[in-house]
Amino acid sequence: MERIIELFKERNIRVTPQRVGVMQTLYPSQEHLTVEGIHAKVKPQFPNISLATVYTILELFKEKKLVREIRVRFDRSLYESRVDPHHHFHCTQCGQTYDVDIDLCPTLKKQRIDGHSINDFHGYFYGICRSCRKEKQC
Amino acid sequence: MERIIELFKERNIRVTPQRVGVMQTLYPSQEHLTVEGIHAKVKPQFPNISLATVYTILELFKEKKLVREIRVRFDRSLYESRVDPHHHFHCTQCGQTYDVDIDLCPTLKKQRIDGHSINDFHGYFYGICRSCRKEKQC
DNA sequence: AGCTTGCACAAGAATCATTATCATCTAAAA
DNA sequence: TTTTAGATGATAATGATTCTTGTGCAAGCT
Repeated sequence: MERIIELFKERNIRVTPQRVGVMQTLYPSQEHLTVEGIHAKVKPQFPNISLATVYTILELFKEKKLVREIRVRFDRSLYESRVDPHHHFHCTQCGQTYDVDIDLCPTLKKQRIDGHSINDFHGYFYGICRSCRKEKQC
Repeated sequence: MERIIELFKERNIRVTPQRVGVMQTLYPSQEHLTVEGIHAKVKPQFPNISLATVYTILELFKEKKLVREIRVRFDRSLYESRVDPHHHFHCTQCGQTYDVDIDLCPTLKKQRIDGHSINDFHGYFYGICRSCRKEKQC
């Protein structure tokens, strides 16, 4: 809570209860949440909060590098508060998303590829997750 | 044309003029097209073709591994006929998408990460493309 | 070449994520 | 406290994608 307000101030983000509430759903957990999911999580605390507000807040957080939007799923975005470089695995069976902490070696260090200047890189892995694989064996 | 019919037969895809038309917009070019774009391209040849039909056909092609859907842009999907492993660069300025033929080394060869079994991997790069960089310097 | 049959297509409606609008309200600087 | 730029909530709008259904056609079989 204190930490969140600190993060806002550092970035010149006006502190409002709704923004703190949204940030609390993502930080410091390492969950990946949909906008719907975030909305549902803050609803008990702010029964009137609008879905549009959640979208607006997330857009702001994204600009200020407080959260990252990931598009490992084709049908909707997920949000997470981990903003350091890492990648994602998406289970095509259960739909769960996992962090992937692998250094995709030399490429990441490059500033240029084919003359394009790289600002960001994101790797998406698809397959069957460990817990779905276990279930199958039963 | 002949090649496309061959590809269909190999995969037990019933040959229809619309399917051939859609495939011709993507093969053997290396363009990345939106569904709208594909629809616009086949329209002259099939003035009555429905957008829903294009979606259905692309879904089939994807299942049969004739095309790949890429989600380098968050707002809509792109389709391409290159199905061999490669990655994509998206220019955040002009919106253009480029192929990236880089081997993201050891990772790709792995079958497993953190116990998850990997079927597919896709790297997305974001930044300013070479032609946008040139323009800036003028 | 003419049946037959299951699948494909067109048209349009429906759905669902996301964005825009705007009137009201509030955080925080003076 | 007052002021005011900016934030929120309600709701409409947008735009991509999916669903539905009646009609039409590909291709295997006579």
